[in-house]
Amino acid sequence: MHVSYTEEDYLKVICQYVTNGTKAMPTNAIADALNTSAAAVTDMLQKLHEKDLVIYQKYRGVNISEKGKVHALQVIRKHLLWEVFLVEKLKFGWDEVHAIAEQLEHIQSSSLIQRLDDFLGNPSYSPHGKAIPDAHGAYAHKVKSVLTNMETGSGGIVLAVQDSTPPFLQYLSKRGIYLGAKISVIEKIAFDQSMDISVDHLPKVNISQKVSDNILITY
Amino acid sequence: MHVSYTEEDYLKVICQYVTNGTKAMPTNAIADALNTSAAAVTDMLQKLHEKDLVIYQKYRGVNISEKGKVHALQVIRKHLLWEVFLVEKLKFGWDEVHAIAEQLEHIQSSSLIQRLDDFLGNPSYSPHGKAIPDAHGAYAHKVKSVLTNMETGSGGIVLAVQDSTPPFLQYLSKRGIYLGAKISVIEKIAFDQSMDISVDHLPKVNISQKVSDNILITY
DNA sequence: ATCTATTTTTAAGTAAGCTTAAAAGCGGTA
DNA sequence: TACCGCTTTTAAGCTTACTTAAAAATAGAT
Repeated sequence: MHVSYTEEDYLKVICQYVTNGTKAMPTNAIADALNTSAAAVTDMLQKLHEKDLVIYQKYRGVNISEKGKVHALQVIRKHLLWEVFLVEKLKFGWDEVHAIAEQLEHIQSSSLIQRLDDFLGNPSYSPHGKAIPDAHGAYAHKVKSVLTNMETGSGGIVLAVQDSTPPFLQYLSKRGIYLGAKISVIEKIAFDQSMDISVDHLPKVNISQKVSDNILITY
Repeated sequence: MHVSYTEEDYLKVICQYVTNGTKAMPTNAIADALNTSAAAVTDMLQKLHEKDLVIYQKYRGVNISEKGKVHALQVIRKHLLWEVFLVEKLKFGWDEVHAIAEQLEHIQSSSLIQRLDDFLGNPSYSPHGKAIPDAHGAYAHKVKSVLTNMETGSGGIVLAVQDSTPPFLQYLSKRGIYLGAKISVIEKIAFDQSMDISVDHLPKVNISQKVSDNILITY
């Protein structure tokens, strides 16, 4: 099935939005991200839903489907690999490459991207420090530790959760914790094993051991 | 003024056709080259003529304008530089790169193409042996010799003519000789200084010294 | 010089993706 | 629970580039 240049842009922003949290992406957020009108977004979401690339219900925002995620991650992979090429090989500044990579990410050729990946030494991170998904959409993230075991003052990125039931995810969301969030351990409270942490430099929150046991941190 | 991806494709095939000879390009030839209908071509030619990118008269075929040529040569330059990149750096076979370069040639960023050119060592020829125009649309061709002075059995490419009056150009055209044509010297006839040559492996033709004096050959 | 086959253009209609304006739905407040 | 403001969807219409079918122009043969 063919996915157009424009459809790829929609999939990319939706994928990035919904994997940083559990909420569906609102129509207006897409319109803002793509500099287009809400009406155009609604049209496109209906089309993408027909193609099973997103999960969309009227007035309920949109989520990426498994099929859409596979496609979006490949576009993101291409974008980031081209950024590495532009910075490492062509000596662009890291701040100049985004607009060019926006174009290059739509070039269609799986052998091209394979060879480019090898040419660049199979990098795991872009010049901006973003993790690059591999050819199967997986990230090379290594687990540093369970949040519970981290020391006061140390920090890291939320890689995954071990409990992915909706109540837990909703709890995390309420606390501002999402995949990719930056967490630092402010204080570990001995008497109940809870900890105070800060998320993205926001005011500190307290989480119980039951919660921290289920959060995996990476570098 | 913006030139779309599709318009660039039209300019490219028209430029390549009309610089290999003096004839205007017929509508059907474009339709064949771009796998589209003659009606679509007519539409587009009228639009490109409005933009002064081509010179078009109904039923008379089309020629590239100076403005169109400048643009087309940059697209061709980008195509050929990307081909060099794909073969030299990514180790593609020379026969695999055309389709990918067709996409890459439309990426818009002058600094990208400058840096790519430098990264590749400012090549003058593509992996297929085609000359690459420089940033100003000029070719790095060096004159090998005047056709008259070439030896029996040797060959080369028509680079330029020293007499560019219409009667001479029409004569060349009638003999199948055009810029870029491959010529080999079959026999030099001593008594009148004429020579038998073959053009693109077609049956030999005889040309007088007055003619061969005006044809410049390159490698 | 005319006729015919081919090429080219016009005309009408399609699809993707966009626009603006109006209608409809949603959620928070009273 | 009814209202109000904001978000979202529908509706109508635009542009680009395409299609097919029919009309017009050209070029070559008689």
